[in-house]
Amino acid sequence: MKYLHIPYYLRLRDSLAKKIEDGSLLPHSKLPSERDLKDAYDINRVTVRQALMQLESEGLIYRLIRRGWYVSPPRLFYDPTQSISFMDNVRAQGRVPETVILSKTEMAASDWVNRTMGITLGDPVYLLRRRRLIDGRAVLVEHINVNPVLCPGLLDLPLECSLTETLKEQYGIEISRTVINMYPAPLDGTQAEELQVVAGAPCLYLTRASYDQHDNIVEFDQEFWRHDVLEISMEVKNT
Amino acid sequence: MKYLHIPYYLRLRDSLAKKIEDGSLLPHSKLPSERDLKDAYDINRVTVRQALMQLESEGLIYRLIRRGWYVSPPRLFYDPTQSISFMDNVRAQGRVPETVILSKTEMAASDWVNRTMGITLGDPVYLLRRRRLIDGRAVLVEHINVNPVLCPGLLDLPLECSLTETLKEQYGIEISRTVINMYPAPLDGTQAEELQVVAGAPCLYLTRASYDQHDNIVEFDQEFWRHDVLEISMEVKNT
DNA sequence: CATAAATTATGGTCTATACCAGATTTTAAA
DNA sequence: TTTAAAATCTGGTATAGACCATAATTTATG
Repeated sequence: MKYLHIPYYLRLRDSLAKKIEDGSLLPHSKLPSERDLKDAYDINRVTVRQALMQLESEGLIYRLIRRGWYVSPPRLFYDPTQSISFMDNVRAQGRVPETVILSKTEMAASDWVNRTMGITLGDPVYLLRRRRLIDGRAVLVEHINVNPVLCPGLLDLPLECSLTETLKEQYGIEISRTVINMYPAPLDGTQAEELQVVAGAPCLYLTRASYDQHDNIVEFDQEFWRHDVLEISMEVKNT
Repeated sequence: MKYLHIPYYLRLRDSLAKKIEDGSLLPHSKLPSERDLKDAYDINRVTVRQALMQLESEGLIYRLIRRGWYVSPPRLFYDPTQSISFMDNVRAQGRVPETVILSKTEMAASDWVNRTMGITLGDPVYLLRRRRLIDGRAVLVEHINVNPVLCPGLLDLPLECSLTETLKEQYGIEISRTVINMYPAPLDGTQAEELQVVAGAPCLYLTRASYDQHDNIVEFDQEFWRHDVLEISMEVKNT
């Protein structure tokens, strides 16, 4: 029978996780400061940080830079096989969505855009960057590349809402299929700042290529989700 | 113009990431020891560990407990909307799969099994636990719960292969639909050990409920994937 | 030569401390 | 009372070092 020593940092992790689980620490509530935890548990602050970072990596808590640690809200269900918009999906789950336009520009297609969307190198491409919030908390930064040939003047339209709807109503474009890829990746400086997290923080990186009824690639999205936000959920029928 | 100081740990991260990217550090190759890196870069070992853990969280490297740090292989594409088996999927991507049966038992249905699969509390349920490896590296631990009423004697059959195939060939069971959920979670002691990672290490936790042609729930899988293994990929057609 | 014991290597955990940069609160001045 | 300045708080980064437990290598013994 092996002697089972539980590291202090995992004990603190467990202790805090229990409070979160039993509801004594509610979503978005602030945790005691690192120094307070250090005193309360009589362990070193580095050990406290280890526990906090463990909980963070599990998605149970999140940090605001130099402003404390907070309990994460429940994950948002997201079904990639359904075409519900961010706004509608969030609302359907009793949460409050919000969208902030970070920038909208017409740029010259880079090598990457060329390879990804087939737009001729140097030709114009629209880049829309948005931040999405749930209950006031930034959870997603989107980089949306759109082919202007298929929807000229798009950037002059209101862009806080569902782009899919806009493409349909204003341009008669129906998205017939999408190709989605996702994996965990780090946030670089810019997106990290826009999500108010530390550079290098983990995100769920999701790309979505959207094709119209003629199988033209209309839109290529890069989505940088905070890693603690989503629970992917889907039903697959075998035919 | 703000002065941009890059933390030492991120500099080391970047330096190592570059070597991985440009191919001078190949998949599964061993990195220099922490103490060697400390000396080579003239920084503290804790700072080295911070860099290594950053790379680990990004999925670029993995650790073997007390045996060093290694470069991660490329991610495996996994399409949850297709019903290809682990073995076939891995092979199709030029990798070598392997399966190890950890245990197979007939147990009494717990509260959780009752809620999840509708099996009466205390009634028998098969639990099959397997470890899956890619190129000799453990990447997944599966807990597969199966309803014995629908496939009596299953545990006496060879279980290294695709369970879906076995259910079909031996019992005439066709999986008509599956419900899949996935989110990042920590590995607890047992699964961590079975994957040879530290307790609390992040995994992609995936559940799959499989229903037969009569909409009976036949099987409920819990899958604990190392977090650095998969790239989820899918094509969705809008009908 | 094979096996066992001893030594070294390696990552894992923990303490102590210091300094930094930005956020927040308190205090002082207008 | 409001605004600005100073002090404090908070997480972020880094050093130094110690000890631990297990894995790997080397040495000693039969």
